[in-house]
Amino acid sequence: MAKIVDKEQKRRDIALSCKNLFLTQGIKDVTISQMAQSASVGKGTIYEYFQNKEEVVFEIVNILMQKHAKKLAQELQTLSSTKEKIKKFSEFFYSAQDIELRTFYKNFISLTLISENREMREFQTQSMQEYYRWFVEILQDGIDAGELQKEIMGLSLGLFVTGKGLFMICETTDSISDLQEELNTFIDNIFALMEVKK
Amino acid sequence: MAKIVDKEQKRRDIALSCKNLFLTQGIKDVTISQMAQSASVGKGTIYEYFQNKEEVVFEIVNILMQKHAKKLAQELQTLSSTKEKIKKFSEFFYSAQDIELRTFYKNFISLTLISENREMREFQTQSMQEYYRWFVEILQDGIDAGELQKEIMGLSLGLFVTGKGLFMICETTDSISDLQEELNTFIDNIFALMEVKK
Amino acid sequence: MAKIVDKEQKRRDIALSCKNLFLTQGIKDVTISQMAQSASVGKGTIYEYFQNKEEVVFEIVNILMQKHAKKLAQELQTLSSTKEKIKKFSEFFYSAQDIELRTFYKNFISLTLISENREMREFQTQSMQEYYRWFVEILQDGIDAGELQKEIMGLSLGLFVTGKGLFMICETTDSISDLQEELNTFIDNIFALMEVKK
Amino acid sequence: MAKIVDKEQKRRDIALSCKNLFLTQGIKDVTISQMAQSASVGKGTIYEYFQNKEEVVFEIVNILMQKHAKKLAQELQTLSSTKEKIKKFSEFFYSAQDIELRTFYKNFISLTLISENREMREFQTQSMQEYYRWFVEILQDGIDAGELQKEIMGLSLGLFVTGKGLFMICETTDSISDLQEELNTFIDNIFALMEVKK
DNA sequence: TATGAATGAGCATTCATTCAT
DNA sequence: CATGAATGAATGCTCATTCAT
Repeated sequence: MAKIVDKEQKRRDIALSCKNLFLTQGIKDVTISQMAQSASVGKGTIYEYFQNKEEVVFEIVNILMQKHAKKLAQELQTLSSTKEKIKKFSEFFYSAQDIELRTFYKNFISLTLISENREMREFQTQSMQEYYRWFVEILQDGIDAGELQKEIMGLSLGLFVTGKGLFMICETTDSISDLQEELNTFIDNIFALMEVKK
Repeated sequence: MAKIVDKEQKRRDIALSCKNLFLTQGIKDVTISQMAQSASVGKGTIYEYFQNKEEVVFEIVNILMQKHAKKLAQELQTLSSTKEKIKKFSEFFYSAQDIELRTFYKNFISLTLISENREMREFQTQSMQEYYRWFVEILQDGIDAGELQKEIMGLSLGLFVTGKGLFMICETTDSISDLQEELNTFIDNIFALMEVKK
Repeated sequence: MAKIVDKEQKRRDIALSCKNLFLTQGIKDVTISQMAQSASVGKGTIYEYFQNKEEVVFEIVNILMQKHAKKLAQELQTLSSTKEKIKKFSEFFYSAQDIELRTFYKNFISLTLISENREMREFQTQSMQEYYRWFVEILQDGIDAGELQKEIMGLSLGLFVTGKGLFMICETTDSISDLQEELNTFIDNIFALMEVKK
Repeated sequence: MAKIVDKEQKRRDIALSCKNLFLTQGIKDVTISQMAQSASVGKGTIYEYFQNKEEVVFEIVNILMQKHAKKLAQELQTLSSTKEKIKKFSEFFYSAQDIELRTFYKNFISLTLISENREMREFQTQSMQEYYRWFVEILQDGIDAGELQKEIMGLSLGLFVTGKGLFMICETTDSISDLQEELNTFIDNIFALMEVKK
């Protein structure tokens, strides 16, 4: 049992030690050799812990996502209004703190779009569903608290998706200059419609 | 005198003759040799008309996009209600007719996300802005016709982005089983809120 | 007859119009396409007048050599002392005026060393012999005029070769900082030995 | 643990196993594939030990030069007269034993003339200076021994360069039929002038 | 005579992966 | 368990040359 824990820990260590390499060189330009060097292990050792480069990237995304979810959960607890919670939720797409995760996330999306890798797709599915459940929960709490009209649930998926959509446009075009503002304005407008007038 | 050739036309011909190759084999697995064979020209000829493989994909996307825009314009003219127009607009993301274009589009997004290629980014920017202007115009017409409340303009970018967001989720996860239904339901719900009650 | 003259003239025109291209880009990096463009003719036309790139370089060297020989002959006439004539002779290897020729000459030597091209070798032979005859003539005149001891004729080939040898060392090493000074000092020292003391 | 290999030795082994290939085919016509085959290693292995083809040639020249210097040092020790030493020195340019080295040397000069490669130039510089110091030492010993007039030192660079110059002319023209005789005659003539008459 | 579109042989180079130690 | 030397398949791209017009 102890061995297994060690293996998983080493896996994480290797992955994280490659993180900056990926960020500086660009994922597709990093070679296994460089990764081995960066992790201070032999090339063969990389193959003991991972099938290929994709899996290392995958592991990093995994770790960063977990960190982010934990942090988000903490921050959400400090907020009371639903609107603020939703805004906090979408900070992922622009906050300076999440820039590393976002870079990997972007690359990960790019990979998932064209790769057949089942695991990657399953990870994306699971993680997306988890976040969506969370998002819906927040909205439901807002309804239960009498803050929002119950009709907002019919828009939940659309709203959830807006951040991702704007993010994609940011990353593939030069159309959006201030993603944060764009997202917040949209949320304000939606809430202006859906908030229960007291 | 040397042979006279319509360079633009030949460029298109070569690109289109590679289309099915890309669709069957997957873009990144197609070699220049295969492309040359498919277009019945020499490898060197490919390079007379394109700088590299990416550019051929680019040209195909271009052609298919133009076709799609033309077709969309025609179809929109036959529709009168704003809701129907918006739904038609989002058919791009699921209609069986656009499946080829969608496949290239997906690959193109994947490339744009990780490549530094300026042209690709500029193309995406221009094309996205064009479509967005079009989308806003439809909404504005709806307002002018007294169909929609003018407040919908504050949501325009968010709405525009919903189709793309859902599409991305479809293409990277197994969460959405029926994109068409999901999109139409969302549009119905939004319109239920924003339509002018008569 | 007129036609032939035209052909030779056009050959020269094409070659000279490529001169700067070669000097800026480096001979081995210039393509036939660029040469054709630079000469404002079609690629096929280059092949009407030359067998290959080497021949164009060859033609340029030829033209520049002829110019140089003509200029040298004129300048030698203005000089009276044998030592000055010999010094003038070796100016080829360092004078700022001959820098273009020297660049081509250097490339030409590089080509000749590894190519089997008979014509190039013959040209080098002929041109070298011509200059050597000239060099010997100057020395002989010096002897006849009572300036030099007749024993200098036994050193003629060695002396003739010194400029070329120093030039080669300049072009392949960082050992010689001032070729001009080095050459002149050597000539002075030799003449100090071989001049007839009056 | 992984296989332990003497990298320096293997580098030499690979280089030398390509020597005959280069001599028979001509350096620029040898492909990496052929070199790999000749060394009984994979193509990739060549690149583990060398950056490119040039570097292999470089290594061979290096090895042959070292051998030659060692042999020359031994042979010089057996000679007593300065003239004989100088003649031995210049045997490099014509002796049948050095034909391999000379072929590589010629190609190496050709490469150095047109390449920007710093290392090659530095190697040429260092090696040329080493030989020149040696040459000067021999002359100085001759002076010290009362064999030569001290004025010969003013001609040292010119004399040193004569062999190289004649060699270049041999290799680029058909003017010199017997390099050995030409060189020896020149040396005899110079010594006739510079020897101390007893 | 002039052209330039078409060609495709030819090659260096990379790098993920293996496996003997 | 760990390693890193060895590998060779795999591919994009160049450019001199040709030849139909």
